[in-house]
Amino acid sequence: MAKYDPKAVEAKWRERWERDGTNKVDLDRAERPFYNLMMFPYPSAEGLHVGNVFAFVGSDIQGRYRRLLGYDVFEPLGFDAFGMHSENFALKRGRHPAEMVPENIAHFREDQLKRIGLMVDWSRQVDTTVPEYYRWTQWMFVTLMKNGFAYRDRGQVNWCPGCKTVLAKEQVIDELCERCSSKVEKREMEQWFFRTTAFKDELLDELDRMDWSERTKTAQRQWIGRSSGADVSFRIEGGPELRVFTTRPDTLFGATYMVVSPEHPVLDEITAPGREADLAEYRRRAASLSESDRQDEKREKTGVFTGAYAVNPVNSARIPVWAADYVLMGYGTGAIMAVPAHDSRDHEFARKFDLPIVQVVSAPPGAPDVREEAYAGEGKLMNSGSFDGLEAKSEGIPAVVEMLAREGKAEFKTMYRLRDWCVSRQRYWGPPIPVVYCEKCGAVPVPEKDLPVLLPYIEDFKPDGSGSSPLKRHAEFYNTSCPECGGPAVRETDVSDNFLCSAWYFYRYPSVEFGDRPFDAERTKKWLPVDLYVGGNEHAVLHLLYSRWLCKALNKAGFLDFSEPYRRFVAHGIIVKDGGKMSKSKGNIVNPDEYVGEYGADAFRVYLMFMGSYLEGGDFRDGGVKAMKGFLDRLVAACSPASGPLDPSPPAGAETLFWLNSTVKAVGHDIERFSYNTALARMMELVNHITKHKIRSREISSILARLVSPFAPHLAEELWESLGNAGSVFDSSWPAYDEDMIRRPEVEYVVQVNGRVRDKLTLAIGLAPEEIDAQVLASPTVMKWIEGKELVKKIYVPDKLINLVVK
RNA sequence: GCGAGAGUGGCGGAAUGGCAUACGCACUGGCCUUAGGAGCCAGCGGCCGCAAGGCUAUAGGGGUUCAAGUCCCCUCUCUCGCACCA
Repeated sequence: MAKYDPKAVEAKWRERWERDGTNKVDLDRAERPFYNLMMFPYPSAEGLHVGNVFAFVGSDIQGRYRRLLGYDVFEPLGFDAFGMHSENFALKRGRHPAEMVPENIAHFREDQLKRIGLMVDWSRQVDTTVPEYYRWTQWMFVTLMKNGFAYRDRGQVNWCPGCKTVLAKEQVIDELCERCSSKVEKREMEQWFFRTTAFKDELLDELDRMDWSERTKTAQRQWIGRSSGADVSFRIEGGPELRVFTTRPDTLFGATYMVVSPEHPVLDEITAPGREADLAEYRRRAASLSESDRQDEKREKTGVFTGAYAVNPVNSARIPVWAADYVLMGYGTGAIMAVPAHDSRDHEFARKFDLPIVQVVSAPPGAPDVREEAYAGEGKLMNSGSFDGLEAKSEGIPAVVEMLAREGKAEFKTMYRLRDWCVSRQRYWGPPIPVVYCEKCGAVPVPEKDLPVLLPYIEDFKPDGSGSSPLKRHAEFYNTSCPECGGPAVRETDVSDNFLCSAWYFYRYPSVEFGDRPFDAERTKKWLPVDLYVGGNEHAVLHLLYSRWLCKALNKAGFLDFSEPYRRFVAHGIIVKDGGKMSKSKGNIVNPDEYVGEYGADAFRVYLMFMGSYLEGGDFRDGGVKAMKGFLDRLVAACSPASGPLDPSPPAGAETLFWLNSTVKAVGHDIERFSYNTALARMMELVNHITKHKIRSREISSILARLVSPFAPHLAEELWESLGNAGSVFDSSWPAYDEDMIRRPEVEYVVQVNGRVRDKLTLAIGLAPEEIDAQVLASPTVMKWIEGKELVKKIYVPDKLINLVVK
């Protein structure tokens, strides 16, 4: 090929791919299906972010590589365009999201995504905001409802008094409203919930067997937050039983007081006469505190004595009951037994209010006194009656619980942090929740034949402060008739959480043409679960957990025959600029279009993959893209017939064959482990080698075109064509390598004396130790170091190294 | 606080327990050029040395090993996740 002009080359191949349908795969005839999924973007008005490009290119490389290996690769992409982002941005611009979103999508796809050369079949694009899509999002809701996975309950929402609206959790930053910086309050409202807790154990246990990064798994484990312990009942003098959850029932003898959450209803029953005013005051103050204030660890503990006493079931000790906001109503039973000697929070509280601290687990010598600091480690029980001497956790826990269980005062219990998923959003820009409320029939799901419930185009989509969706103001939407009894009814006016749209989108891609079902059974059987899912770890919990959960629910309901949606998930890293996060305020946002325009998409792709680790993230430097353009220029110059005739016979030199074969091996291996930077470094070495030795080889050129094709697809196509090949390079195959060529007849032995490199000898491979010795001992350099010393030991590493140990 | 990951030249970063610093950037010198924000060649961790060579160096300290950036223990620093979760 002639002088490499990325602009012309890339435009040419963009058109060619589109014309020939190069990126399409026959979904029904594919014999070796490989579903290569990347997390679909939210099409922001700001345009594609360099982080998106980084993520997509890394995924695209896998898709293209797999295709060259002979797989039928399906690589779709779409747009996640419902939600707060779009709605708020439209509000800010004084425009309507229904107008802005299609514009943004068109810009993303036509001007940006198509330019970076992804192997995407755009005929299968998904857009979550079109009725053809959200009809099935609503179908998911209805299906979940019919199968007992959805229910209605009161729940807390974030309320912004400034904007007079409900905010999503993501819009609340440090307890302040993202838009007006007012302090966000909690409000109780009727909400729809999905029973994510129905599969809490499956969601947790299956993680152990999953091919995900440890980082991602840990995030999910923490979110589900399973902990095992016991429920213990304490009797309150003259009052009811008070149940607590504890992970350390072995420390019961050290429980010197109890604490209940200020929201706990039992307070109304147990507060002693004369204490009511203090309690009421404390509870009012606690209610007014924001969650972050309340959970601020640096904040001093507060609390108030209820005047009530409880009886410790193990030793009948009379212990006071306090109310304090360090105990949360939302976890466990909302009440705890406090063991200040062995829990740092209880310890802090006990010190502040001068409550007794009783040590019941022996600490190792040298540990601080429990009056100074709580001891949470291992040890033997003490001050615990007949349990003294037992190993606290391993022996004490079962012994204490079993004793109390016989009296019906305790049972083993497992606690979770995971909560059911609140899916109601009192906003406009989302799929209306497909439910009708009838006085006679209650909450009725909209029949499938009536889906979708269309989101009406309304001008006043701004939230008004009523706490309801703007849709509630529209009688023509709001008023309807009951699908069951035909009587007057009203529609649910909330829309569903954006995460519902994205929890199932990958089922839709292979089935987009089916207008009468969310996903086709045959297609799903063939293409799912997803073979490889690549995306950001910021979705480690919410999106990935919700989509796993939905898969299990659909499986239980009989719609899927598998229960995990992704065979493999790989989290890519985050790009920073000059060592820091990119942000508008720092003004260090990288605009991909500028680089693509100046150096070409291929150079930009190659730079993003070269600048650092794909899995850990990298540091974007301005000069880098240009340097990669230089590499591509050198590659073209070394490989192209236009820069001089290529030798048609295979390269002859053993050294060149070694480089060629070891590069092919290493590049494939590196792509498989997502080590793109080293794969590129290997290719650079090969290019350097053939440039330096002025090797002009058709075979090497053809191999290099294929090696670089996942990274620089346009350039690879051009090079491939210029070498006289018909058709796309992606319809060829990944080059093979010959292991024999990687084995050289002679290798450089490292000779160490006492572990330090003293000489290097070129020796034939496969030499016996005696033969090596003869050569090594003949070296004057080596002799200098062992002369006059006693040779104690010789270590041989075949074809690599010999270490002489001398004294 | 708990959990996960990381710390290597001026910079981005390489190294299945076996030659630390691959590859690239920046820099320095040279060639070519009317010119260079182009191209090519060479050098490039630190210290000593004309050189040959030697010593030293992977956050700090200890250990295992013939051999440690890599494995183990302690300390420090940074990033991410969870966080008054009993």
